[in-house]
Amino acid sequence: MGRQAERAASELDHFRTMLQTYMDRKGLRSTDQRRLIVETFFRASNHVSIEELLAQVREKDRRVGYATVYRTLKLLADCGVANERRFGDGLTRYELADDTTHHDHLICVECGDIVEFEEPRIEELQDKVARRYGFEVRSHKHELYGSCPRCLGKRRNGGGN
Amino acid sequence: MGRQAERAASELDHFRTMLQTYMDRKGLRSTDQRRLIVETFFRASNHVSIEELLAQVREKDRRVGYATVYRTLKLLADCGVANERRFGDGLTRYELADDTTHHDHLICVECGDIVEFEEPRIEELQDKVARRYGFEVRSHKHELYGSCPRCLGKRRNGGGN
DNA sequence: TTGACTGCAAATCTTTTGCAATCTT
DNA sequence: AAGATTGCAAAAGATTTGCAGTCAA
Repeated sequence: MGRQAERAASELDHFRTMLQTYMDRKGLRSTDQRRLIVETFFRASNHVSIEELLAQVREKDRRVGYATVYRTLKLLADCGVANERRFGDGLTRYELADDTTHHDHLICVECGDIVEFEEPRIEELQDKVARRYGFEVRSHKHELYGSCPRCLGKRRNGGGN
Repeated sequence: MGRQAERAASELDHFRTMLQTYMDRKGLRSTDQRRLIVETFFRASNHVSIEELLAQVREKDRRVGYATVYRTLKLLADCGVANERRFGDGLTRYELADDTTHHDHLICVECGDIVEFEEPRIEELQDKVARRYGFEVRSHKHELYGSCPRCLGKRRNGGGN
């Protein structure tokens, strides 16, 4: 079920307000599909792909189209509720744009599991590096690819390879 | 012309040997196109895209096909001579797999410039994080997105927006 | 001669877009 | 009623693949 399922309602309300404000300002409309997709996204595990989200959405309403999910997630990204992420498997994934926790990712190349981590000291060094090169950093991506403990364990016990 | 142009011949020879060994082992063949593409890649600026490389290759031989460049770069990646990298602009770029210098990237979101940086202390912290989560890290990606000094300067002097 | 390699075009795969019909406001 | 939204299908953009002809070993 992932971390997003555990988020406090108040936190989600903050995102709902952000979205609402943005839609009001732009004169956008609230439709059944949009509400369903957004709420499904809030309940989904973190780092959902469009495919995964569409599947979950269709459990509630089989008629929702691919493009609508794409457009709605773009909307969420535009208004700052979601972040697009690409982890090199050719798919775009989305996560809640939780600015309060700056996290990065550990990705298991065997089972595809994604774990988040935080390390403020890395962020500090990062800023120093940027300053050293005269860059003004807006965002960053820090991903560690390897094998998770579970897959390492399986390999040691189970198969010989 | 980028860093690759400045590399010592001996260093490139190392890569040529790696490739040769791999091809021998797999029974692969050395063709005009392959040699041309590989040598062009060695001379190209770092982080070339397929398109860019193909253009440079076609300056020497107009008949080389798209697919051959793709296949040859995949080959270079397979034998460990090149690394694939995706910086989020939808294109796959390739760089020499120089293990001796662990570098990461600063990417200007305005002009697309890519600068490499090294920061051993970040690498250390990274390893600690991985250990903390029981991961065995095989590779990583650390990218800082923002504005380069040149674009920052332009904005201050030139246009107001 | 064998079978790897090439160039082309067609196929994939993910994401985007045009459009007529349908909803929001 | 105006115009935003939807679902579909078609388009787009990057990469991969099938195939017949070509070439390396």
